[in-house]
Amino acid sequence: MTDSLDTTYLETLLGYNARRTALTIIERFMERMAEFELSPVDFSVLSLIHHNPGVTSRQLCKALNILPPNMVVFLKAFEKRELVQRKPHPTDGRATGLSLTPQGLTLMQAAEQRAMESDLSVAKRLTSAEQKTLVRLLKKIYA
Amino acid sequence: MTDSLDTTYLETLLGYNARRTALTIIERFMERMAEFELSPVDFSVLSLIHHNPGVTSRQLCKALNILPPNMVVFLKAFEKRELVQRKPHPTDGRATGLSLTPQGLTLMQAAEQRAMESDLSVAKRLTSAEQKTLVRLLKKIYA
DNA sequence: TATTGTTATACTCTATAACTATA
DNA sequence: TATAGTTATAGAGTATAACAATA
Repeated sequence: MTDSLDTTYLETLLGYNARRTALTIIERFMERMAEFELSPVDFSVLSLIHHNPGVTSRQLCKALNILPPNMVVFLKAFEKRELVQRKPHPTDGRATGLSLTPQGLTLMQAAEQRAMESDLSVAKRLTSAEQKTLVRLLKKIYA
Repeated sequence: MTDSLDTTYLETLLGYNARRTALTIIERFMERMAEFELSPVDFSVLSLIHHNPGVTSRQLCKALNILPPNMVVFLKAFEKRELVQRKPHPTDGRATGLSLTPQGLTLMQAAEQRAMESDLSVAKRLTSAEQKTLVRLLKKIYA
């Protein structure tokens, strides 16, 4: 039985190529990030907290397209791991400001370094110029 | 409360950009394909059957990175909708050859046309040359 | 009246174990 | 023994409804 299928039509579609690429990159990312026990979404949330200390849960939801009830679960897990701490919001009594704990900061500094290495590894068949072009074209679609 | 977060770090990452792009494209695809009641995965499976009549379930699984137990569910639904038919495999008694029914063929001809329109719509801010470049660079990563 | 954060829950997608029949 | 297809089920990920506290 031959295993080679004709996939030429699917390969002309932007969505097919974008999804396969995203899945490939995410797979590599998860392998390299396993040591830190961070999923891609975990990493995104913690990275935004890292670079936006005092951010609220609702802001994270909007930026990452995550629904509030699901964000609660992530934040609870981060608190339990002592990566994130909550402080009362200075002006809004309903909200809480989120920031990394010292352990969280240490972890994220290492994780962000690892994320960049993962990018380099996955895109090593692209020249530096091609990588820049790729990111520019991707942003033109979703941003 | 300001809603604008600093996402500059995340936006340097290939995985973040690829995932956001894939989600954007898939969202548009689902809107435009709703009339046919086809999810992106439904479409991929049916399109491969369309262009590879006689293909087996296992071949589809390998080509699309879908696990066999999950493929069973898809194929059952397609049979119930009378889009796909099974025939005994000519040489392997364990396998079954899959092909589109006449209704399935009619549906997929329209759906593939619609998929190309969805691509044009989602990538309309890219020149034709940029689209080709984008697909070429994406393939370099996952293929 | 609207918004933040939360609980409980449902639904979809994906993954694992184990079976049958054929090779 | 290995593979194709299948069943049942478990686990993520994502979705909706409804609530208390605050704006």
